[in-house]
Amino acid sequence: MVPLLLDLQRATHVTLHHLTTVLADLRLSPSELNALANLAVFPDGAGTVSELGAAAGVRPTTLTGIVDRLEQRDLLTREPHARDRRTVVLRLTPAGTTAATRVLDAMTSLERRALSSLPSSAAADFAVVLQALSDGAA
Amino acid sequence: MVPLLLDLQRATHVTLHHLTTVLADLRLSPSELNALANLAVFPDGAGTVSELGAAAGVRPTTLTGIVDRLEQRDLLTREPHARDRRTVVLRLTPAGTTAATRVLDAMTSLERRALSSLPSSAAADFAVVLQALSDGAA
DNA sequence: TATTGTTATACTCTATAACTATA
DNA sequence: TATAGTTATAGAGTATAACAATA
Repeated sequence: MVPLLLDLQRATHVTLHHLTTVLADLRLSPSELNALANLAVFPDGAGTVSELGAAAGVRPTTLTGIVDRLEQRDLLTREPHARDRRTVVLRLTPAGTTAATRVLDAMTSLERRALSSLPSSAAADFAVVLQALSDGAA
Repeated sequence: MVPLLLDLQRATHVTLHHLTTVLADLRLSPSELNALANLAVFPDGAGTVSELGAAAGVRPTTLTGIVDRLEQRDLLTREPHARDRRTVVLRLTPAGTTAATRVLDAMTSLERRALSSLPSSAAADFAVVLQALSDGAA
């Protein structure tokens, strides 16, 4: 019996490789794609480093380098937070929004293709199990 | 609407971090845990580099370093293949089998906990979607 | 000619611990 | 004292291209 977590890890590797191939012209690493896409689903395409870390499952120390590169390429900006000066707000630039939209489109395109032959409830059920696994590991 | 792939990536990060924490005394990286566990579910705890790469969703070039370390720590051996001398057979040692068993146990333990409040069909349905996503990305 | 696995190189990801600034 | 984020360091993961051995 193969643990689900091994299937989970394989699926993550394979789908990330697919995305970087499809979006090769963006010249973004898997983690950079992930950060852009996560930021894009935040209200106004903006959120704090902590929030992005929680969404991506990545520690702030890892995000610093990723954010550095995205900032250098003008895909996002670092802004001061209105009420807490310790906090950094990351915000997609127009160019970042354009890139992130392509990432999200590539993701949903792959998902639609994969789910096309499955019951319409599959996606929601799948998300529930993912959440349960994340919660169980917390 | 958040793409499933973002949830997938977060769940992978979070569960891998959980496993490395729970199994900290093994002193194994996430990819080493993954390789050991995948090898453990092969017949006789043995398979070729290509087979392990296919199971883990990792390229042979990446496996070389991982296998090097596991071999140095006597958790697996590299053997010649009986009929194809280009091929390398990886085989868990007794110590590797012991470690891999702990990895598999930690994985199934987390899965049971996560799935305990969900319908009994959830695990199988989940695996089907993971497979569909992997196939769709191939 | 094609395939299996390794090597070389360069870059990215990650954990840990220490640090700054702010709360 | 605690928290948000960064820096420093060292090790691990990854892609690409080139390579040796074998098929």
